[in-house]
Amino acid sequence: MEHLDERKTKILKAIIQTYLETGEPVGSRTISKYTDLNLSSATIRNEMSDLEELGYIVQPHTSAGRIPSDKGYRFYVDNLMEEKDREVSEMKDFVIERTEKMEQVLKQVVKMLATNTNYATMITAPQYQQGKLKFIQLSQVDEEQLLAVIVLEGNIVKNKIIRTDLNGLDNEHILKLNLLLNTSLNGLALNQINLATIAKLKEQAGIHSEIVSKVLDAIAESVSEDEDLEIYTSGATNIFKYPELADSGRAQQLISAFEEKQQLVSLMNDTLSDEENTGIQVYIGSESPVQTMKDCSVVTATYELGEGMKGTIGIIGPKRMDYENVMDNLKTLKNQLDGIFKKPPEQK
Amino acid sequence: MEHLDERKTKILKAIIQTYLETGEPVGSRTISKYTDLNLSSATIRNEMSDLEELGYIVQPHTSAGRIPSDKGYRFYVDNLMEEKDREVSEMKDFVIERTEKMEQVLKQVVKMLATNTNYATMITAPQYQQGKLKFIQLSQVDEEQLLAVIVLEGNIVKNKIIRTDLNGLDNEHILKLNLLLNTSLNGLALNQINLATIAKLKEQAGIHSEIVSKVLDAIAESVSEDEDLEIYTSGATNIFKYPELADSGRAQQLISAFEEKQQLVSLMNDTLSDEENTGIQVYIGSESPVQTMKDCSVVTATYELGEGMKGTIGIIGPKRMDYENVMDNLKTLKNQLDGIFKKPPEQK
DNA sequence: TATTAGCACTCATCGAAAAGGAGTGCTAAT
DNA sequence: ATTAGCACTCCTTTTCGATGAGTGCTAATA
Repeated sequence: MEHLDERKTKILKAIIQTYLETGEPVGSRTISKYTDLNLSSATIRNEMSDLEELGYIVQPHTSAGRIPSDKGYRFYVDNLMEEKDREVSEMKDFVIERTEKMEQVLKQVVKMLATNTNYATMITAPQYQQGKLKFIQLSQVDEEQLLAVIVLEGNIVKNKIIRTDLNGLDNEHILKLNLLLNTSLNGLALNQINLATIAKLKEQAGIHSEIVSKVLDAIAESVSEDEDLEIYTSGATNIFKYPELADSGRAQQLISAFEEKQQLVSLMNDTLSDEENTGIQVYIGSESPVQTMKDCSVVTATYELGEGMKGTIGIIGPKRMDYENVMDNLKTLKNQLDGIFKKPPEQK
Repeated sequence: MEHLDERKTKILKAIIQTYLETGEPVGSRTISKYTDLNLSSATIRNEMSDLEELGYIVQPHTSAGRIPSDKGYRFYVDNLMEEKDREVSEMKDFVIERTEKMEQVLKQVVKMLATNTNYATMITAPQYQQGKLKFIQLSQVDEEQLLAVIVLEGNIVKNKIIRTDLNGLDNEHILKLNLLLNTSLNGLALNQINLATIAKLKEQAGIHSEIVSKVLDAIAESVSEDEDLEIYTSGATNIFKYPELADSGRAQQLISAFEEKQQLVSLMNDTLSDEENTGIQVYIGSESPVQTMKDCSVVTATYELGEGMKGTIGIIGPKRMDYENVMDNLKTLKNQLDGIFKKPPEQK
């Protein structure tokens, strides 16, 4: 990448910042007054011409001001953005009420984030695959149905009805089975349950090995079944606030994407696999892995609920989004989430 | 209400039907050709003038055709609409996959309905208050937490973590508690659990009455907590298909309403309380209890999952929606839902 | 008396033309 | 190297007339 001299950098920064605020092409005269460079608009014009040639800014049409290109935004995010040393107090709105249902927490979080940022937000439930089993319980619900309750680390509770022939299975047997399941599986992560474990388990179960098998299936299923869909969104209608996204064609596509959620999932998965140092990623315009978001920017962060149970938070807004604020919010939130499920919440 | 002579009725019907199809104001000449009345456009014009005076149709502006007023639509829905004797086979798309998780079924249902009708749809989970308890189970998850699992009729499973001091509560006690809870409460509807029951229960629990109390709280809470929010929607973006709703102001409001869901809840509650003979209600325009829907029509139906557990299905579309098709769909769906959870689904 | 042909009138919509204005690029002067 | 000056571009807004669908009314007709 070409090196920009100091003056060009300053001008570029001024252009982008102004554009972030106004959303309108910014002209040379504006910059001439805005910066402390004390240069005439003519000089700025020359520099802008250069910057355009270098690909950092674009002219929507001949006689308009300039707007940042994706490359320009990228440069801004990577090099120009000021790390705001925000007061922690600024995050006061993030008072997450302590609830034991994770689902509730996630819903609250996206909602807050959407309110705070004025963008569309989403969050995925953590991947359970690496979550450790804490407790399993089978119980007989009626003549032909068993209920399997599975509790993972972080008090994530899943349950599944198992239909099976219960002949010859009395309470005592069930108690034994429960004991067996718990002693064998507790503390294991879901993806640690391998064939060896299963075989051993079945052996010990003796005549009830069939049921054990069904239970294991149930565990696998209940945990994976809607993994793809467990994504919560909020503030989708915020996109109407940004004219460049609000024209009905684009808006419709975006809102649809939010409703369907399928695309969001792939977006999120991308983030999870592609992790980086800070854990915060910024996709600007065409950088986004999802076609629908070509005109937006997407900022994502992963959070971790104990060992290996990772989820993703995402924010979708116009390319001229307030990256600083957004990344700041995400950072704080990430920390809060990392903590929230870990420590037992006695101290209320 | 004034009585319309046959000719006026025919003309009104023709106007409405044409408008339902085209969505554009319909003029006298169109009707003159459309109907088998063999009247000139001039005559139609006179009749239309009368119909307007009676309030059944409206002129968007002086030199335009007529469109139905809310009163007109109402008359159409009440008196003019033809009961299509639909083939059952037409409902082939409503193949609801048998799943034991109610949530999944509801999601599938709204989605299908949205696809089938091309309108925005919603469905509420049934009211649990009248659902009968089928099974309760307490289990100790770790040193200081109990897990209460509650199964209602129809295999609706709820659970709740209870934090409490577990000193002096060993496995045996828990077993006893479970037995006690089940014998006392099973078969009762949630709103049948009254003070007497509770008092008796506590007495029997002896020193553990405090825990019983917490359990009961947990039941109440887990059942009511998100009752208000358990509403599933689909096809919100369908509203973009109807120009009269798609202009960004209205669209935004509607989409927001769908995202927030709060308004939908009140809409649904309205239906539940206000029930009628057929169980299908039509709100046309300003008839809607929700301000946001003033420009739409809302059709709702209640379904019942066993005794007293009622939920609501709703469809939201433009006032010129295909009422026949919609009501037909709802009727079929209602029946299917009424049946689906009742019979044990062994026969797969 | 009910229907219809004829006609003037209204008004939304569309397109072309004109005005306005923001901003550029270039040239020549500093 | 910087800047003042100016012609030029092109988007946006406004204006204006043409178009056409549709009405309401009147007078003629069956």
